[in-house]
Amino acid sequence: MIQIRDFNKHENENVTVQGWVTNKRSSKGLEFIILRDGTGFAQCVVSEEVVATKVFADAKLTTQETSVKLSGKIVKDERQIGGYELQINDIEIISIAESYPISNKEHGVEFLMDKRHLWLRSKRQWAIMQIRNKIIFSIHKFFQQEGFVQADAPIFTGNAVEGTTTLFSTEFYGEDAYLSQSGQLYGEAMAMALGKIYTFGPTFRAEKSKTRRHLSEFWMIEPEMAFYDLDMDMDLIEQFIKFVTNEINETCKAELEIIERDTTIFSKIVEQKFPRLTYDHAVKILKGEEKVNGKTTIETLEADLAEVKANIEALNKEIAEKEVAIEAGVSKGQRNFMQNKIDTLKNDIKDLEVKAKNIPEWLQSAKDFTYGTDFGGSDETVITRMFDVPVMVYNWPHEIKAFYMKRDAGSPHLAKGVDVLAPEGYGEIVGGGERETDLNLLIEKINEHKLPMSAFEWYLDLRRFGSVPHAGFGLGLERMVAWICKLPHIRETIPFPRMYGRLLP
RNA sequence: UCCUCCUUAGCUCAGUCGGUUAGAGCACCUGACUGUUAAUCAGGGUGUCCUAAGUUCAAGUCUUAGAGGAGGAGCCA
Repeated sequence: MIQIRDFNKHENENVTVQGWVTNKRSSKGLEFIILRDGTGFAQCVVSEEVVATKVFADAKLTTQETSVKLSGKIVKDERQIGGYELQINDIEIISIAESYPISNKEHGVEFLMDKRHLWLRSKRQWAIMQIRNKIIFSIHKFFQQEGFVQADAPIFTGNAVEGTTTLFSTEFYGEDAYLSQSGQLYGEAMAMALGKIYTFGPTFRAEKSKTRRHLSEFWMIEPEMAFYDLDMDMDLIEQFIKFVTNEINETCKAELEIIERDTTIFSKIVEQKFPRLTYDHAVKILKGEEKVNGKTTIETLEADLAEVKANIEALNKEIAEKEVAIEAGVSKGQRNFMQNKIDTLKNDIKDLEVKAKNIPEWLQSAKDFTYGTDFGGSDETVITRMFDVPVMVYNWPHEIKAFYMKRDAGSPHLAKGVDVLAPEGYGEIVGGGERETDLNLLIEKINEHKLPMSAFEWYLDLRRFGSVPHAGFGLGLERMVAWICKLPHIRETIPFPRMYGRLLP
């Protein structure tokens, strides 16, 4: 028994594979079965001339998602996705599938989410899960190579890190408890014991967010390093993102091709230095007061808008031409094809029109930006639009950052935090910074944030007993997957997403 | 919590100014074709128009309320 992944090692050999029929095409005397086995997809051909009558009849019986065991010879064929196909001489049906709900055609989001347990079988979802796995693996690889120890934070916690409103509350042997929204504080404790650590675990946020960027349950990686300052932290983040991007680019070529990811950006990320902007600097760029590569945000976005409008016009023209052609009379097949194409173009226009409507709003919001506040989603899009690679924004007004962020000794109104904004409109994928070491400042901050001091006594101990400079960051795994795969929505980055209104399947 | 949009066949959607019997593609079935890549071609029928109330001679279409969904704001990774 071999796997589709290993077809290239068995050219011209007779082998047996088992899997599921994911699609089937037929022609006189020929059946083309596209088989999937979890490791890949391969075309398997049954020829009536070659096989026993029973074998050909069985091949005809198979339906989409029928499980089968196939025997035959592996033959090189450049036209196939993996480069090989199986010429079948025997078939054993394991279980005939009843009418399968997910066809090879278009489906809506709600339908597919309700069928998520089956949707995962489709090629695109398979590729995304393979990439997710490789991302997880390369994250571990990077930190382990760099001498980090994986050390996990608890999931049940007795206190909120940054206020209680966003947590899922539960009960722990009669006491009020919450599901962890971050392992940050525990990470600091573990770094004081082990030097350099990283946590890798689930995180829970109870915000009723319904957006393409939010999950209620997601996986977060939080490294924490003793004797690190903000600059060292930023160096590490950049090195880390470059490493993971490069690993995926090199080891997931087939998967990236299936999801049609434009990979030219990956080499730029590996080669170019990530811009590091202070918050003040980022605000100037955002408001169009400073040029990047000779252009302001205003000029760039106005050019984008003109391009979008030109695209809409071009698509409308294409639709009109096709409609004229249909009026004039064409064969039924051509008419269907054109009608389908028109529908696709109309959807494209809808997307572009949303964009055309958004751009002026983004510009206005950028111009009106108030210094001292946090960037909104559109502000992040505008800033990252100016660069090809992730952008690091550091030295934030301390009021908008968490209580544990270190104040800048030179400019006390600033906190030494850093946000990494991914390009292509994906926004914040990493948030981190250097941690406050001054015991009195921390106490002051905990009071300011109205957090219960008793719950933080253990945390303050870290400053009482051999306090050292330290820093770390948090990476949202699903946001990383979404960006690497350039997915329109975070719900496709995790096998069974949990979000507001979605608890099943 | 707030704003905008959506709900019509198994799926994706169209349905004009409120007007006759509710439309298409796909899926499915039958047939044709010896190499298909979402194969193609011919034929075959499918409806609680989300629910309730209202306006009207007449409601898929208009009004109100409700349910479900999508996108966004806030918040964040």
